[in-house]
Amino acid sequence: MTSNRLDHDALSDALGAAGLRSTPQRLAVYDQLAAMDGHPTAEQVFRAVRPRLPRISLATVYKALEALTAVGAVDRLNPEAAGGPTRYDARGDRHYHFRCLRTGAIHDLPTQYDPALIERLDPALADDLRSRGFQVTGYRLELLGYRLPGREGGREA
Amino acid sequence: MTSNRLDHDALSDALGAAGLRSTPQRLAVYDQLAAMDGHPTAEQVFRAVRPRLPRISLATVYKALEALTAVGAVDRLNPEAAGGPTRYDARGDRHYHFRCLRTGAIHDLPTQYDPALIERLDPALADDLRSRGFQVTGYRLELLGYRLPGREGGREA
DNA sequence: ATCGATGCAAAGCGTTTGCAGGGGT
DNA sequence: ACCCCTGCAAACGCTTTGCATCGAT
Repeated sequence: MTSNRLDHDALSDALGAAGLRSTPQRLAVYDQLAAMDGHPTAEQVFRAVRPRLPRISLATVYKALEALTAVGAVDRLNPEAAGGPTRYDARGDRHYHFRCLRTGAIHDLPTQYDPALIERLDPALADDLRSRGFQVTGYRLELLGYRLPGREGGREA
Repeated sequence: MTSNRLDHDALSDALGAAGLRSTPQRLAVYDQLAAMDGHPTAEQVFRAVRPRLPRISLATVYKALEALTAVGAVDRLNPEAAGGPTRYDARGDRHYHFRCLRTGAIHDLPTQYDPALIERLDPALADDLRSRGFQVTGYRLELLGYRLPGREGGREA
């Protein structure tokens, strides 16, 4: 799940192209997120980078995650419950998620993102959307259900 | 978008079956939500029901929405941005959503929910999930993009 | 009489913001 | 010299919770 991980040069370029600066904090936050299993919260990333950057603040982590999200290096996963913390994903490749309705854990699914999904799914819908002025740039697919107990060995969110 | 709207008897039954009580507040919140265009926030539902139930509190609206969600009469839509308010959907039929990345508005898409979507999309994935102990009970598909300006006539969220 | 639901107020939590100081270009 | 970024603290917005009261069984 950490394939396509960006190196510092690529990340700096991406930030620069968006008018944002490459800083040690942003690089560290990205590295940390990419190195962590599952989909940590901002707080978890904060605690994990602290050993390396003892003076970093939680606000900076939030701002870094925002910048990284803005340049597409990081993906933001909606909280499953209102009030729950947002989870972040250092996405190399796009993929689907499975959300366990019992534990809230989010699992990556080894699936390719399909740019033509809407066409395949419902060609009439795709036409209808175009004619109604909707320009579709992507989608989010999340499978919901339950992971059977006794096999929690996977990477939890 | 208000097809399959539940009547009070059906709703009372559903609540009762879950060990929850049918109350005027819950019925009113449901009716109000089902009558509103788009996907209002808890606050918007609160303001809309107030004329009918002047003494209702925002907390009760939240609790009612939670109860209605628990019995499947209402669907909760994740906030697009962290910190943004959750939006609610009195779902009769399941459908997809289109989320405008510029305005955050959520539009209903006139599409049938396809219980066999995963099979159609990727049979190998479906097998893989089963073998790994994931029991899929549903999914959430959200199209992302931009609605071209000048045609905001639809029901906004 | 019991037990969940209501309504009010207050707390809680994740996130954002204001602002002074700092550092790279 | 400029401007963005950092870090701290305080503020913010949405949601939940504590608790006394209410109402239906």
